[in-house]
Amino acid sequence: MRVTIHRADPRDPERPVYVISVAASIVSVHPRTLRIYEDAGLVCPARTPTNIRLYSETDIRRVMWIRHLTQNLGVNLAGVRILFELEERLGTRILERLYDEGATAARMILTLP
Amino acid sequence: MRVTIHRADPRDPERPVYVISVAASIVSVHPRTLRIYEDAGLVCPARTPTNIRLYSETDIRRVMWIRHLTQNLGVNLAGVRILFELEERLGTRILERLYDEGATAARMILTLP
DNA sequence: GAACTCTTGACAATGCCATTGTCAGGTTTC
DNA sequence: GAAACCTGACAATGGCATTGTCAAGAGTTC
Repeated sequence: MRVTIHRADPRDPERPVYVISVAASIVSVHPRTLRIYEDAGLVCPARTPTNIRLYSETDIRRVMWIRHLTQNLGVNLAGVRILFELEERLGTRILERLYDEGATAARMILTLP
Repeated sequence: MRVTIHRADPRDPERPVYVISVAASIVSVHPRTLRIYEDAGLVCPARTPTNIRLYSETDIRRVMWIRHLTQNLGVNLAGVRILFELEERLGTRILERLYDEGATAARMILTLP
């Protein structure tokens, strides 16, 4: 069996490391919610050969974006999907522009030096 | 009193012509809904000197976009707002890219030669 | 092997949102 | 003066987001 191996950099943000319960606690969300995001095609955590979800740092940040868009800006999951697709299609960091509007509270939380 | 006058081209798409009941019937929506869109800052119809809403062709198309996004793609008003702001900020026809995904029915309705 | 956590699938409660609809009191238009 | 507009309020409907739980099975750890 062929499995993607991340041997080089232990801090590779793409490296799948967090099991669902850990990922959920990191982003302060119910595990159920993470599964819903996955069913909606918004996050695609890796799986162990035995089918257990493993979230990478990138996955975590993606979930944080979903939380920001839904909780702070009031966008629903359909809207998040569109924004993600748009960002991918344009190849631009569209979402970062959203920080320039309104969400001061979220900015304090998410924008780190 | 100073009022914007559209004397030259009677078919200027920016020209405010439709009263709310007419605009509502054009886009098959309750007048109440149009007022809600306006309160949400999604459409800004002109007003007569006596405060009566007048929708232009551009306003109508904007409302059609809102309907497409909400009814066909399931985006809520907060999501529509973000998309509009993004489009304005990027100066690109972002929304047209959304046509390349899924919404065949809406394409038949909205895409005219 | 016992205890724990994960898997999927289902069901439910909660609260919020979008839309339509109506009513009241007042103004504009014809 | 009748009809359509204005604002503001209130309500009913259905749908979505989130949390939560339960069941039956599989993986992990000691």
